[in-house]
Amino acid sequence: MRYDFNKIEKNWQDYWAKNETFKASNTSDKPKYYVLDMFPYPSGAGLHVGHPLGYIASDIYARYKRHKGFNVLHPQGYDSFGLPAEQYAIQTGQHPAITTETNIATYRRQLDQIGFSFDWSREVRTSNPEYYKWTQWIFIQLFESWYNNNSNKAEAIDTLITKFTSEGNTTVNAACDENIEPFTAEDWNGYSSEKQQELLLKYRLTYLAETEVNWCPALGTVLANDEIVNGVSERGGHPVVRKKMTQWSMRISAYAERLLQGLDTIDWTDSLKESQRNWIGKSVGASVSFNVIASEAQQSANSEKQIIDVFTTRPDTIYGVSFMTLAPEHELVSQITTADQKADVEAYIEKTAKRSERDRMADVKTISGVFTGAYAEHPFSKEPIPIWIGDYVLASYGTGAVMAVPCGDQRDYDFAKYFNIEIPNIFEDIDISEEAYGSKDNVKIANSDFLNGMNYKKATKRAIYELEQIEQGEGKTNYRLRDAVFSRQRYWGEPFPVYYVNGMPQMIDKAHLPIVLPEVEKYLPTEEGEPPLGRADVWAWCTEFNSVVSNDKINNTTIHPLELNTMPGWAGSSWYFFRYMEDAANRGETFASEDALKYWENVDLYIGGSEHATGHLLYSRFWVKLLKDRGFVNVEEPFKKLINQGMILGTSAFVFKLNLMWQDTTFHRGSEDYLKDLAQKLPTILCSTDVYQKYFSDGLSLFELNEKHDLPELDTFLNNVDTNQVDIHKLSFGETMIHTDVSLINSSNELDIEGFKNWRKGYKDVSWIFEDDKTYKVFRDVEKMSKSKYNVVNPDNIVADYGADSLRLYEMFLGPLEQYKPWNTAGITGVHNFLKKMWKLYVGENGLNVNGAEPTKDNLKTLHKTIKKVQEDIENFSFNTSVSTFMIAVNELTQQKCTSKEILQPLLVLISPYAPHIAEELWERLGNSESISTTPFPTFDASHLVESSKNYPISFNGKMRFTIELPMDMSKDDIEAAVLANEKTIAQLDGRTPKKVIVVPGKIVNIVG
RNA sequence: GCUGAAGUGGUGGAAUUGGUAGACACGUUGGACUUAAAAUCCAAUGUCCAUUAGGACGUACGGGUUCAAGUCCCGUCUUCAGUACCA
Repeated sequence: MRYDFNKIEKNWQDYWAKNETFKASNTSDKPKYYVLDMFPYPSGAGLHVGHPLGYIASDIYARYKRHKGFNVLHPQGYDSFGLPAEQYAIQTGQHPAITTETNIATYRRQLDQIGFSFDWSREVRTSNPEYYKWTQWIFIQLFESWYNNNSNKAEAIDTLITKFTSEGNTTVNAACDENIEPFTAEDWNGYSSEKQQELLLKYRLTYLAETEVNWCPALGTVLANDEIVNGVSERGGHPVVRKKMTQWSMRISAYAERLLQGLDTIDWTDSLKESQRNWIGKSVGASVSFNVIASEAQQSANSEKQIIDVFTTRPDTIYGVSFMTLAPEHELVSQITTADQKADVEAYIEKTAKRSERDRMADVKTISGVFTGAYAEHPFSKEPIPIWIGDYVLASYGTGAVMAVPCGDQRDYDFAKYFNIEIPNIFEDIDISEEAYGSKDNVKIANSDFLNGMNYKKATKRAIYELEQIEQGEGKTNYRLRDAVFSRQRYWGEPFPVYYVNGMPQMIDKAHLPIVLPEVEKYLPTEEGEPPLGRADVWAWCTEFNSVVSNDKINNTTIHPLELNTMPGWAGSSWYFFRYMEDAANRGETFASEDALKYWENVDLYIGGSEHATGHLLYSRFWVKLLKDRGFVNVEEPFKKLINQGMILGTSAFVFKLNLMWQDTTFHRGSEDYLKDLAQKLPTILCSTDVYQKYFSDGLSLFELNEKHDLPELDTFLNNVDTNQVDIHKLSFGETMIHTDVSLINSSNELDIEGFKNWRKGYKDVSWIFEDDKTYKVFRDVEKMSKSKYNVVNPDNIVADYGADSLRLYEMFLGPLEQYKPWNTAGITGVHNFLKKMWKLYVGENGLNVNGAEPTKDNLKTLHKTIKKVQEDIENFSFNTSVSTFMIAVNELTQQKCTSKEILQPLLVLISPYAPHIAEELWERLGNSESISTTPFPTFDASHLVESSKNYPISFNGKMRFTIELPMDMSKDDIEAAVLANEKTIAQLDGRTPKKVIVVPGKIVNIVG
């Protein structure tokens, strides 16, 4: 009976589906365990072998936990809103919903054939109205919440209104817009409803405001900070500019501190936590107010006193301030600039405004700035301080202004040096003639009045105290984390449940959700520059009938326009893990029932790519905290443990195409143009890698190459070279590497020539230079898998040729889960042979090899060391080493000719998480009628591993020479005596007396001397 | 620049607390079976020297601690990832 993996795998996949083997229950006596993968965006290209890596790892863990007696939730779904489907729609007119549906079908087919233990009954799709109904609902919750800094949590907006009605806003300590005017209860009650709404918007956790956004003209939409990489859009790499627009924003900054603190409570990698910490960017220091010294003109005009607020992490260096720098965009710049400096300042502002974000980032070395002509007054010394503007100060961080302390900050130092500004030294015994002293350690403050002689810690405390005394500053913590822009000018996303009355946003009542995405003719922005939803004809809200109606009915009394933006990609993915908790049957009334949320709590193990470190993983945490504060869920963090799987890279294959190369000495006369022309005419010659590399290192010329090989085209070519112009013997060659489809390469890197000729029609009649054995060897290099590099490997082919179990084992066998590693299909024969060998251990020519034979000591030892190792490996997510362990176990048991059911049956349970199909098949053949999936994991018994003797390595000065078999229970002294008496030891010592003998019982003996 | 991860045969990688470096595979070479191929099985395979016995070297590089270092410490280099005039 041969191992017919295709048939076996199909059978068991059908069995699991039919019996709903992996359907999770929300009521169980078993402890719960929730294993989640980051759900995929269903792209048109389908899966390549890199995609399932994380899914296989999580599936192994989920299956292992079932064997360990847990009630496991292991769901899967699709993040199905997104740009590619929309762009396809723009090009073809195909509705994104149809494209998405087709792609999902492909994904599902591909996933199913790998044999995952997903509970598909709980599938979610973010683009389904019954799903995004709840995304809209959460948006409304955010709108109806404000963040109370006193209770340190979000509260219902009603509680804020109550406060305003009775106390005004002066006693409210909220995370809100800056510069909100103070008002009393009387004021509030006297305000118009519109004025009240306007004010409330400044407190809501999602708010509509004119903000400076990242506008991507090529994509026609705004982008969040995490969607921009190196100054260009993450998708497509298009330029991004700053632009003021009215947009929905999420007040994530309210949660900055809790997002930071929460990191200490979860089991994520340090690098990931560090990314989030950097993104949140907490810095502790002080805010300081500097009064601007009014010019004579201002004094006579009796204008208001101007104040520049700055944030500093070094209030202790306040006496080192010798100038101030404002961002060119700072609002005070135009007011304080003197008439003399006006022209220079305006020119500078114009110059910097023209530079894109990217240019500014690329060029951080150039120092530039302009003096405004104005001065500020030092809060303590009352000395005048010149005010400059410079683009090294960013408008978007802190207050957009800095107090420059050149002796303590390198950028201030460089600026001061460049513009010849004074650099006062306020550090005791520190030389600042070459560079600033940026460290806080090992230094005492000097020349600083009341701070003299203090260290950083003391001086900081005192400076803040003194600033507070004169009411010109206070201790302050600043965060880099900005509020997240939540509007996108796209079609294929969640519509907002929002309509506008006189320009003020109104929420549609929860009872009328979902607001379903309207139909449009085209998926482009309108001619007027409105988002695609501006093309919808039926996109107005009727407050009488609570329904979406035709736009012509808009009367601004009962029927109002709806929001035209849609939500960003991260909206639907910020809460999907809760949706899975509910049985599909009970998903009507809530996003997940209280019981389900209480039972499953949060995700125990989350596996996905590291590219979501600052986007999805931060936004999800934010939304979960909001939902917790408002009493909808019970957990503070969504993902207890998180693992990033590394990417699987492709092993690209290249053929070398020869091209012409020359040096100056190649010319006799004439011009280089002749050679360039000649280069065009060189016949196409493909040279095998090893041959090429040998020729290249030998420095062979083209002429010599022609002599070695019989290449008629090259011969003709060389005969036609004008030898008056060119020294033909000095004509050399180089190579152009041409990507070749990896499916044309065999395991020895040999190219399938006929296949290549058919694949690349342009290369049908080229000249070939082969190896001595008449093969063509390609050059290989590791790159990211991509269609354009022809190195994509489709799992469908692997499953057809070797089976899902082989694919699963091989993906794990490649290396540590978290590491980047290259795929090489050739290696799969290793694990495939292992499965065949394992099959043979159980099934012989004439039926089962397994019987009731009493297990031998060796059998038991092999089994139990395998149990121990595999269990440890799974718990450490070291899946690659367990695959080796299985190989060793099967090799040993084959060697031992083991037929004992007592050994071979538990072995199947160990392998079942990794290769579930073959495990189920053999399990059934051993006479079991139930699926192996919930069979208890075998228990490790250490007594089987106890050895009576040890093969001691004997080393001399740390170098192992030979081994001696000695009893385990031998004493240290006896071991020493036995080793020294051994003839090999005597021969090794050659008459010398050892200085010292180290004996580590059970480990090693080392003889020094 | 800063932060994090890493550097081991021809290749992917193993070595859990310092204790036999290179497990397990791929590839390569040789052999068996076969008319032949595939499949399967057996053997060898870190480098260098040596007919053998054996020896020297060897975990990016340079030092150090130790009876003993891939593993610990100090310094240097390289690669990858993230991030950046963050005041």
